[in-house]
Amino acid sequence: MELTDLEKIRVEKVNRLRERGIEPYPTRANPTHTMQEALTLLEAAEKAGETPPQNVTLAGRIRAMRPMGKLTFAQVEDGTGRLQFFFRINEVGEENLALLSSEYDLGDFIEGTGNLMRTRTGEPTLQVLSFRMLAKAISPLPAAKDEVVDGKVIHHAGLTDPETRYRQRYADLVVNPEVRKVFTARAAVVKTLRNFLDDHGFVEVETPILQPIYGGAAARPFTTFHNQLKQSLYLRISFELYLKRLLVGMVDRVYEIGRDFRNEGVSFKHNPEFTQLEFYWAYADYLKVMELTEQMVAEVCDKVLGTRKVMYNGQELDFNPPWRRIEMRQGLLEVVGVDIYEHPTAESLSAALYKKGIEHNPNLTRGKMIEGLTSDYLEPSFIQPTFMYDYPRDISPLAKSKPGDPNTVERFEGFVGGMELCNAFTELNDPFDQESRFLEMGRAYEKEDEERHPMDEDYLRAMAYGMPPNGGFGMGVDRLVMLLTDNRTIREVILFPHLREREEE
RNA sequence: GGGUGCGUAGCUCAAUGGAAGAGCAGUGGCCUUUUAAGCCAUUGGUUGGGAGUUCGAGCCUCCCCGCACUCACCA
Repeated sequence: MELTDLEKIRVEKVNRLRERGIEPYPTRANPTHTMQEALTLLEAAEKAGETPPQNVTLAGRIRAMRPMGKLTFAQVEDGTGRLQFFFRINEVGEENLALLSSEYDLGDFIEGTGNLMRTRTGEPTLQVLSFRMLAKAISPLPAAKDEVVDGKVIHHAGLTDPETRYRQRYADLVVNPEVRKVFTARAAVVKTLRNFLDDHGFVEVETPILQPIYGGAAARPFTTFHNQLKQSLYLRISFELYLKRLLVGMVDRVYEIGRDFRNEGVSFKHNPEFTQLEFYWAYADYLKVMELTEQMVAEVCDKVLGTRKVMYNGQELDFNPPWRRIEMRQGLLEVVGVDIYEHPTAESLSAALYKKGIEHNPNLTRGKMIEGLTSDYLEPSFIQPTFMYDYPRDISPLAKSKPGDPNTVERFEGFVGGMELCNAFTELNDPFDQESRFLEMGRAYEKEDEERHPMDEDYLRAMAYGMPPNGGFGMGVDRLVMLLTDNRTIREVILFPHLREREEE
């Protein structure tokens, strides 16, 4: 470990403590209360007109120190909050006060025993009778104070450089308390999703992350290798094909919350690994799934934020059901002026687009072309929660066709803040239709294109046993957390986002 | 992968091609109720790395590394 000058000074303090027989990293801490508990006790005692709690022991990290000669104030913080410690020469003695000033630094963990009180200014305070080091911090926390320039106060956050914040998330969490709030909100989101689905009779399962055949989405996978079995394996790109096997096995309502891995570009809304929620619901269809989605997201808003009106990127989002619903065909007709149903082939659609002067890649399939149109002309305008429904068949190989319309499938995607949040369909359960969809996909992609949907024979075998009609759903949990915490980049809601490896000296 | 921008002390930021600075943190003092405490003094730099142009480079040129934004890609 390479030490800076500031760190060398702190190592010296460790050595001096040990020379005095004081262990700077004792094995145990013995707090009697958390900071929050202590504050609550103090307030309760005051309300009841009783003496505040005496002889309590509190532990935490020193975040501020104000030495004033024969007394010192410190702000000490644990995960529940901060409380002021008050060291006075009268109680702790001259020697200990000198020890505090010479060997204790910002960032150190300290334990203090004493009496709860309030100072003259009303600050809740532990009047310390005795204290000890719990853990010496060697590296100074990246905390900065504010600067006064030409009479103006310039506020500096403790740590703002995004690279350092993500690479040293531990330091970010210490000095930027709002970051901790994002991740407690994230935990509440996941918990609420679980509770909601549990309450609706869904069973949570865990399916393979290492898969011999990847599928369920169009994405390039990460590849790995099992040494003893001498077998190539892929990190899953979705849970879909395994969860639907469970419908065959009579698990009628099933869900999984876990990590997907996609070997693709990173962006403000893409991380190579991300948290996905998928559920499958026997005897339901995409309309029922739409309704359940609205209820589920509203419940998350209620439980996590206490409101369904959420500020995101300067705009108020209203998550009250029902969401806006737009048929893809109608949406494109209004904005692009082309009725996709009148153009059942890529050639015909391309010609119509040229006629309208709409830029597009004519070499794509019909579905891919339409997809390009929706992402360019429709999605960015879906700020309020919006379902777009009824998608082209050739980009939806696992979705069931609309009755009487083989070119269109019963599928919807939910958009919020101009960003895709979820994707769902009435699931295809006809094994022969499914087989031909896999074959179609195989033809649509080049052999070496890893997005090519590989044929999954076992999935077809499962379906051949009979799969109940069902509706399925997938949602990017990270994106939901972005929306609810007003973050415009996915890195802010992932504790340790992927960054390029950096050469260490 | 392409384009644009950024990288200076532990943190946040200054510095016409001409002596590398400030605030906070740190260190040494003063200070018995502070609240971003205050006052006095003071340490700290391979200006991301390398090469070049120049009498002289933090600043200009080239290469490399990393990050940000953006485009492409992306069920």
